[in-house]
Amino acid sequence: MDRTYDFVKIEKKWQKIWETEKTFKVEADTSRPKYYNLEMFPYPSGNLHMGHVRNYAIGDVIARFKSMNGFNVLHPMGWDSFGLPAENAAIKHGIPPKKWTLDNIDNMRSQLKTMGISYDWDREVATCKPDYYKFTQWMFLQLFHKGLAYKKEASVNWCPGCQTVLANEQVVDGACERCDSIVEKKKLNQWFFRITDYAQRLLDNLDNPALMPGWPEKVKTMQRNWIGRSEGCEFSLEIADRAEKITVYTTRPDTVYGVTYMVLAPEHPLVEAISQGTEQEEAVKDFVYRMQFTSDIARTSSDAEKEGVFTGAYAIHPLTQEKIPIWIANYVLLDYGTGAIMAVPAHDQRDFDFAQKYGLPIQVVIQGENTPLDGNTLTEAYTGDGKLVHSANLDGCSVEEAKKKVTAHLEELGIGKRTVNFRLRDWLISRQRYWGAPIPIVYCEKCGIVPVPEDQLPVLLPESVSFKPNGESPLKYAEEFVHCSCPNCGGNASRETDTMDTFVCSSWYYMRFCDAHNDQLPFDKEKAKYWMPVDQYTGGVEHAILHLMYARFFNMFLKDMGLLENEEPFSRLLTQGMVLKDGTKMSKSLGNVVSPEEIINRYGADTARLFILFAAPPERDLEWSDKGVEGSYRFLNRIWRLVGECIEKANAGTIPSSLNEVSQELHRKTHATIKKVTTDIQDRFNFNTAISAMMELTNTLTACKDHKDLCPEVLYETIQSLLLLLSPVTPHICEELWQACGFNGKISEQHWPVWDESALEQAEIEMAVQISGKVRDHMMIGTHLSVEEIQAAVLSSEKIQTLIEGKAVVKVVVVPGKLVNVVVK
RNA sequence: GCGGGCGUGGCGAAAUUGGCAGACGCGCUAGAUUUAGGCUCUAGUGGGCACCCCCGUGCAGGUUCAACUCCUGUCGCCCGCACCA
Repeated sequence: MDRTYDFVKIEKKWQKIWETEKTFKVEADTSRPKYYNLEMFPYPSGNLHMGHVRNYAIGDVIARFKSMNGFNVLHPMGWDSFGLPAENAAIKHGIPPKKWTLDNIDNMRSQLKTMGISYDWDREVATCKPDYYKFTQWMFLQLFHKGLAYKKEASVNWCPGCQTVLANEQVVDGACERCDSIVEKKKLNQWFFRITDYAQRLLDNLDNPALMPGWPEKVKTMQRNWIGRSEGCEFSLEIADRAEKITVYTTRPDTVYGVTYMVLAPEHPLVEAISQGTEQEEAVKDFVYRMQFTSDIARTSSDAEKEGVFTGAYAIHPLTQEKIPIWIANYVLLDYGTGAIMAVPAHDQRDFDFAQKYGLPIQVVIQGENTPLDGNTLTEAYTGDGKLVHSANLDGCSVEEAKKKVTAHLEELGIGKRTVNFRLRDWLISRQRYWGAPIPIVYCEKCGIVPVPEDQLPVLLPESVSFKPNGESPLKYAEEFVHCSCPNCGGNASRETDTMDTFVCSSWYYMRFCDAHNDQLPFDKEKAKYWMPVDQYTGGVEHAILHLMYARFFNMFLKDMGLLENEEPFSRLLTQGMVLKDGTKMSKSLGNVVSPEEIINRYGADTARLFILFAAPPERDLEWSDKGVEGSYRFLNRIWRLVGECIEKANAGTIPSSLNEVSQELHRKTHATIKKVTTDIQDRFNFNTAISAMMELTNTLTACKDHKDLCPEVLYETIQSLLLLLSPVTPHICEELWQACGFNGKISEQHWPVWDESALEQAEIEMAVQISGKVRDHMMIGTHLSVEEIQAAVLSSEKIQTLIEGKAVVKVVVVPGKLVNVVVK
């Protein structure tokens, strides 16, 4: 065996062996339990960053651990390879998006391979390749046929930087999540997926422990908030001297007697009609016009000043028949609820602010327990519980009672009904971009919107296109792409030139891995039945809403189609923390980026993996430390030397039943370590404490390795166990040492070690002795002793006798194996 | 404003069911080896103190024989959502 740890040679050697022997290739095998372990696939930006290294190191430990524990592990990798950066490269540097993307994939694949991750590379997919996007288009068609993909004219988010529309989820603080341009509103005819049909199911499953047992509460909460379910009541009001009616939505029907005005969104279709001919007509027009040019952030941020204008029209209160003025205001949104509200300033802060500003009356209808409220002196809306007042026959009711009674009454009158509202909107999937999967739709002069027949898929992206410097999609100008014949009538037709949001592509890739080369179907039903759902999914929390909700929607839809049996795609989710340097996220602009390539070249992949897993638990942010990396490198060097020194003295064979003290201690420590590492990885994913336990075992081994009485069989057992335990974390060095020790086969194909509970038993154990809760002594106590015997042993000890002299023993608490507390007075 | 999370040495962290706070690592100190440096090895390392001992998990209380852990209040930081009626 080499004296020095030559990681370059070792890592290359084993990466080649794993590749040529296809060590990690798997097939569905119903006779074996499966484990589908997946890490979020990367966008091929060109280079691996530390976040990737962390993500894939975590995933690889889980995959290797499960594999050694007898599972048939599916661990695939692919590329989320459509998207705007490729197109920007084309505009800026004239490199075709396809070439740019595939080159990046090649580079990142080879970088990934230097990490030594246990992927089944035969299942690799890239979403930008026709054999993949053919089925992304197929998915679109299925949704279309079920009425879940539809086109509508809508006011949508337009990013002037990216020259495309965006989904609601891609707008962050009124700006494009990708390029930070301020998002504008545009009325466009766009394709949507009807994800709102699944809102209730997406919500309910979050609380079903059988479906999503291993999801962090944080992510589930974020999804709940995004779906935003609220229960309330919808009812209509007549407009004085007009035929039209206004429908409002409220979650507080109990406060209906407190309504003092109404508000419509400025874009509400009734605004123009009801203000026409009134003296307010001009003011309304001005306000509506101004709102058109007010950006969404300005309008919807909570610190925005509320403003509005009276329409000149009145509604009739359905219960009191009073006339109530109708206003329009910036704080009411057209696309939530009905775009119109009943305003109850006494019990809603927004209405209160507005009423104060415009001098509208405030009528209290809920009285809290203590101080009587008065609309004239109120300083903020009262939103608490209480009894109804000033509400006709409802007076004295509780809020809950009143909600039910009012809703029932409005239902009886035939003007209202109980309703549920969601904040979730349908998913806008059209993108006016080139580098994406074309939407498989044709517009025919005679037949209208015609889906491309399945047997004509894929609709290929044309490659010879020219990119416009203004960022407009070149697809619109690709004549040979746009012009086509109608699949229905054969007449003149043109293709849809929008492509799909890349989140569509990534919503089903985990299914494709089950059967990556199927050219007839996205995947074989039986294969998916075996592999799905993903047992463990690991990735960044930035996907908590977008990707993870879209993917859940796709999975449900495919289940409803009968292609899948699992209701949810991901049973367990691990959201790993960020990798920081100097307390902040690594970024080029800050110049604090540490390149994985450099670290791997300098210390090897095993060191990089070890450090990143040891430095922090996976969910937490990790502070990068160059010194810490060196520490990890030192540890591997130590293991290398230690195994080299010890293996000569070690001997295979049965461990004698009676062992001398030093051998007994090492034997016990070895089994305690197996137990600790196994439970830390299996139950908690706490790789950091698992690694620290292995370091402790290494320390123990170092201390006793040269002892003349050390039993060679115990030494053998320790070395073998240590290598097995360490192998998921640092696979290369462990393979090499395993082979150098002359052990059988490859370490990646061995069984995980099992601890022997009886080896953990000790004749006596050190217990802490407390006097009134303060530790005063430590005593070796036989583990076979009863509570009474322990108590007697402690009280008769000389030291304790001296310490409690002159005091009365009130009580003695014995926690076997841990401590004894003598309470004195 | 609402929701989720966090707060422990000089630093990254550990303490899994209420049971010895600081495992493991980094850094630091001293020593051994070495011509020297590096590597490696040994010992030490929360604060105060010569010692006994005292103090110590953001802060203030509480429950308990015993609290980083449970309860009440409070401060600070991070993340998500945010005029959603």
